[in-house]
Amino acid sequence: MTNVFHHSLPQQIADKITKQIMTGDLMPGEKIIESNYASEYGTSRAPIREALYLLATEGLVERIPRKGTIVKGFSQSEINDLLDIRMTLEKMAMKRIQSASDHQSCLIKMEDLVEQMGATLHDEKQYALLNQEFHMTIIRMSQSNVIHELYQKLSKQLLSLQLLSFLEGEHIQKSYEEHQTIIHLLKNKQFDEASSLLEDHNQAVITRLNLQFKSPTK
Amino acid sequence: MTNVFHHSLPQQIADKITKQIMTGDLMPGEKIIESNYASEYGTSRAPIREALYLLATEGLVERIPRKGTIVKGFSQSEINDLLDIRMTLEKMAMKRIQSASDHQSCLIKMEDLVEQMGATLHDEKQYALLNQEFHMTIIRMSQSNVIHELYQKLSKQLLSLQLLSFLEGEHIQKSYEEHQTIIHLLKNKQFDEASSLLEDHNQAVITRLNLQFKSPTK
DNA sequence: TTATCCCAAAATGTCGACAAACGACCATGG
DNA sequence: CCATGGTCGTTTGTCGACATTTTGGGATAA
Repeated sequence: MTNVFHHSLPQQIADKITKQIMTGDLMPGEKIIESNYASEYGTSRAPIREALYLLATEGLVERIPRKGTIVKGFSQSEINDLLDIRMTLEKMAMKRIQSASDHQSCLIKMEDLVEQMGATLHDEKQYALLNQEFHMTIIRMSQSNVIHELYQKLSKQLLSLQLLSFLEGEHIQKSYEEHQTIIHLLKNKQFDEASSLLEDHNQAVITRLNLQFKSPTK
Repeated sequence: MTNVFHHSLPQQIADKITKQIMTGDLMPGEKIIESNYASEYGTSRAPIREALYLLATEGLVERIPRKGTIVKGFSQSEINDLLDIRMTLEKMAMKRIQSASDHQSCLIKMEDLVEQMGATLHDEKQYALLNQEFHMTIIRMSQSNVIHELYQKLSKQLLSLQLLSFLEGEHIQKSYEEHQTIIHLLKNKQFDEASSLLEDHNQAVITRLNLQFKSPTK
C-alpha cells in the first residue's frame, strides 16, 4: 500500500505543476521538460507525460508535437476574450437560477464566503481565491454541468496569469461591498439587477486591465 | 522517411476514432480499450493513449483513471447547454465583427458556401457540414482565437451526437433561405438584425430538440 | 565577418514488458 | 436463496530502453 488514495500519481504531479504556474514559478512560454520532472519526482516519464496531458486539457500548457510542452501565455486581446466569455457564462447561469429551487444552501455558503472575505481584505491573494469561490457558487446554482466546467476552465486559465488578484486588489473594498449587494439582490430574487451588477463589475475589470496594458507601470 | 508530414501518428489515430464516433460506429458510453486499437493499428499502446488524450481535450471522450476511457454522452439538458453557449459565442462574435475590417474575403467564402448548400439540399449530412463551415466562418470573422477554439470544441461535441444534421434536415429549405438572409444583412452591416436572426434560428433548433426528446419517435 | 553545413547532445516519440488495479465469475457459508 | 469472499482474466499504470527528431554550437569556406 504505497500509493495514495485521493488522486492518481499523474493528477498529483499535475496539481504541483499547476501550483508552480499559478505562483509564477513557471512563466508563460517556458518549456517543461519531461525528463527533468521525471527525475525530480523519482518516476519514469510516463506519469509526467500523463500530467502534462491533463494540464493541456485544462488549457494551462500547450503541447506541440515533437517540440515539447510550454506554459501557455495569452495576449491582451485573448485575456479580454477570456474575461468576456466568463462573464457571459455567469450571466447565463444567473438566468437559469430563476427556475431552480434549492438556492438556500448556496446562499448560505455565499454569505459565509463574503464573511471570510471581509476578514481578508488585507490579503489580496487570499481574497482573490475567496472571490473565485464565491462566483463558482453562483455558477453551481445554475445546476449546469456544461457551464460549470467551462467556467472552471476559463477561471483556471485566468488564475494562471496572476493578473486578477492584482487587478482586484486595488479595489478590494468596493468589490467586497458589491458582493454583499449581490447576495442581497439574489435573496430578493432581483436576478436582473444582480446580473447587470456583475456585468458592470466585470466590465470595470476589463477596462482596468486594458489601461494596465497601455501604461506599463514597470 | 516512413512517416507522414501533416499529422503526427497519434493525431491520425485520433482523427480516425473521431470519425468512428461521428458516424455512430462508436456509441456514447462505449468503452475504448487501448490494446484493441494498438493491435488494430499495429502500434504500441503509447500513441493510442496519446490519441485518447487528444480526444479528451476535445471533449469527445472521458478518461476515468484506472477505469478506462469511454465515449462521452450528453443528457438532454447538457445538449441544451451546449447549443445555448454556442449560440451565445456566435452572438459575441457578431458584436466584434463590427470593428473588424477584412469582412470581404469572409463574405465571399460564405457566399460560396451558401451556393454549395443550395446544391446540397437533398443530402442532410453534407448540408450539415457546409452549415457548420458557414457558421465557423462567421466566428473567424471575429478574429478571436479564444472564441474560435471554444466554438469549435462545442461544435465538435454536438456533431458527435449526430442529432444536428437530423434536426436541421427537416427544415433545410428554411435554413437555406435564412443563410442567404444572413449574408445579405452582413453586407449591409445590419449586425443586430443578423444576430437576432441567428438567435431565433438557434432557439428554434433547441425547441425542436426538446420536442424530439419528449416524443420518442421510435 | 558571415553564412552554411555537419555533428553531437538533448528532448520527444515509440516500444515491449511487467506491476497493479479492476471486474466478473464461481464457490462457499449463512 | 442471498450474501460474502476469493480467484483469475482483462485492462490500465508504470517502467526502462531504444528510435527519431530537434536544437545548438562549432568548423569550414566564401
